[in-house]
Amino acid sequence: MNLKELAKALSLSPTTVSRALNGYPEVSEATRQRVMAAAEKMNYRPSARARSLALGRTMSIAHIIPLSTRHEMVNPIFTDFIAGASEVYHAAGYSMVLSLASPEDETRLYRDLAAQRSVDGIIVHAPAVADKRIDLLHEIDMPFVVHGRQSEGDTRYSWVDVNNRRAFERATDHLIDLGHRRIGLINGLEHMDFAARRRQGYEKALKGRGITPDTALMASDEMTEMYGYDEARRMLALPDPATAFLTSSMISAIGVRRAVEEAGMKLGRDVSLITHDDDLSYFRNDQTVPIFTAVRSSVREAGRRAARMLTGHINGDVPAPASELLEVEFVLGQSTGPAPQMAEQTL
Amino acid sequence: MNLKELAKALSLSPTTVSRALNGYPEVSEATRQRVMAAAEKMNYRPSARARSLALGRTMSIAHIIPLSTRHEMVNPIFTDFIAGASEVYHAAGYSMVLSLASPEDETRLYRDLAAQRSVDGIIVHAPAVADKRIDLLHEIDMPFVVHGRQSEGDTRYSWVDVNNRRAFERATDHLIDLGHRRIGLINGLEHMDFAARRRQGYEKALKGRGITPDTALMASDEMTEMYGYDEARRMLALPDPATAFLTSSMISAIGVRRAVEEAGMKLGRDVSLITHDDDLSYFRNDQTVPIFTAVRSSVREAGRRAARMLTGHINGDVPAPASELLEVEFVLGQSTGPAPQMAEQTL
DNA sequence: AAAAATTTCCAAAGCGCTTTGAATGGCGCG
DNA sequence: CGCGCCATTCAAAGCGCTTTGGAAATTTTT
Repeated sequence: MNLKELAKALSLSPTTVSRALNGYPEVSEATRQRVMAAAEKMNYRPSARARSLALGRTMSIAHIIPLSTRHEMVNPIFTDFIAGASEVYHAAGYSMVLSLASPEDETRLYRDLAAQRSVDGIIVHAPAVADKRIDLLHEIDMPFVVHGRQSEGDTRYSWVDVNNRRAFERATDHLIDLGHRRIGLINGLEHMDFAARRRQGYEKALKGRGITPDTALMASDEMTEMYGYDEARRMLALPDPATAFLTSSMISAIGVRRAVEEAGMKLGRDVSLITHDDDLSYFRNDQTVPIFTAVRSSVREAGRRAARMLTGHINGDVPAPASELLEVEFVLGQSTGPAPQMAEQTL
Repeated sequence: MNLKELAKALSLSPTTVSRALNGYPEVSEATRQRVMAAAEKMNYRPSARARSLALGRTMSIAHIIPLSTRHEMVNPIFTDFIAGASEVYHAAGYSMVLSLASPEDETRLYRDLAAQRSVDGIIVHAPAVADKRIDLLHEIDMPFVVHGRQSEGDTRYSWVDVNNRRAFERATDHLIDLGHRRIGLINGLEHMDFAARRRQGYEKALKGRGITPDTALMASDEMTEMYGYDEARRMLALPDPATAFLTSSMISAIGVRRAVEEAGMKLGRDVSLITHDDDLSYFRNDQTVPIFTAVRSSVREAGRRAARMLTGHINGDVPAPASELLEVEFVLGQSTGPAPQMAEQTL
């Protein structure tokens, strides 16, 4: 069933039918009703391809999510981010096209999308500290919004980000307040901007309280459970061991907990832990007393906001370089407590 | 830059340029080279929309992932499934469009996709025991592959699935062999086909060894960490408590571990646990001695296979109702051990 | 009742590609 | 030298929609 057939069935011209369906005023209310009814009954939907060819817009948005180089991993936060974005697209009539790209063919992919004009806009995920994609996207003149920021280079682009530096500064401060001096940072890959900023916040807080950052207490890698476990084990076995940890994801935090318990200790009593919590649907950390003390920010909400910003750019409602900085919520849970106050020394 | 402009720049007709680019034989090798070079230099890519309008194929495939009704969750296994599928699409020149749909608007969404012809095929995720989408897809005559199966209704459709029943039967058998009699099943939502089959396997194994299934030892819900924790706690507090658990996901397994350790016991010594392991990239369970004893099947591989099957259907290489049943790998880890042999009674 | 102004509808062009059917040129052959 | 035969190239139609510029029908004005 296409426009022409529908028009014929109604003894009208395609022009009139098209206008009736798209709400133009040049068509009488009576025929509009007639057309709408027939379209509904005959289950007619305009062909998306033809429509977008005629209109010059595709009503679709690309999400390009980078595959982590080493292990071809894809971060589970994307599901929630995408779920949030999807709500907005759905409401606004957009559809979402997803590409996973390894760093090698990323550039090519962006150029293809631009040249083919197969999407109206792009959401950029997981920016590096200095991300070449941002310049590229400006060059190819495609509306885009970055989930995160870059610290170096161009600043004239749109982004939605969490205040990562502030979040980790607060978390570190809190641990210091509790008396901890040996605080391990189990961070994400630090060429990624979010991880670099978290590290900065961590170091700033330490220095602000007269503690010299110790490289033995800092780790940076893909945020898996095993990584959290391995690093926690290592830092607990140090001559001057860690008494507290900061992790960049709940998943690594779970690994830390495993290491702590395997060592016969208890989280919140013997060892403290604060994690960044993206509020993922399968990992809710929101019991009456949350499992982990955390700095929390909903990645799903970030998805919603990024999508709103981008659709706003596309239809001209939101002027081009916009930004939103989300502050984290500090959540006091069961995984923190006062540092084991010189326990050994008093013995 | 479009075809016409490129043709003009080359002093050729659009026809010839199109043929040169698409490898037709009616164009001399010399001009083909010339065209290709120019296209490359001028960064020309054919417009996907125009192309698909002319060809009647969109070169894109929809993944419709259901939002869990109650909590709007999206299962993290999708990231890995999609990563697998994406590899195949990428190689075959397809792109992937993603829709998250709540059960209410799912039917509408499928009909829209079909009527608009905006995709060439569909991957159906998370089928229910009797899934209305399968009949619907037959009705609208759209190539599709189901990730999973339905137990009731039509059987003439293509699917890729894990042998869930066999997997849980084996896992249960193993626990019984270790002397466990009180085995808790912490399952997914049992209106989902995969969960229903796992339960069947579990019950079959129990009955095969003369153990009557006890409803107090069975739970069915969204497979979150908290759910695993809550149910394990409950089952451990029973008058005749569970000594072993089966979980349908690593995430719930982590919750079980938390409950066990909080109760002052140790996994693999006091309480046993076997989990289904989808081999998610952020939750690798593959140390020299895996954390959890598990029945493992890579969901990423399932994604690859489903994608291959569907693209095969679309281009006619693979005849229509095809299927692949993947067997799980049994992985012996640290979370299982002999049942605490009548420990209390010998006291 | 004729002229003017609206309302309502339509034919045709165009979006950028592919593809059918026809035309052009170069070649060997008798 | 003129014929037919390939090898190349092209003009034009079509994919299904929107939209411009009119035309026809209806209503309002004088």
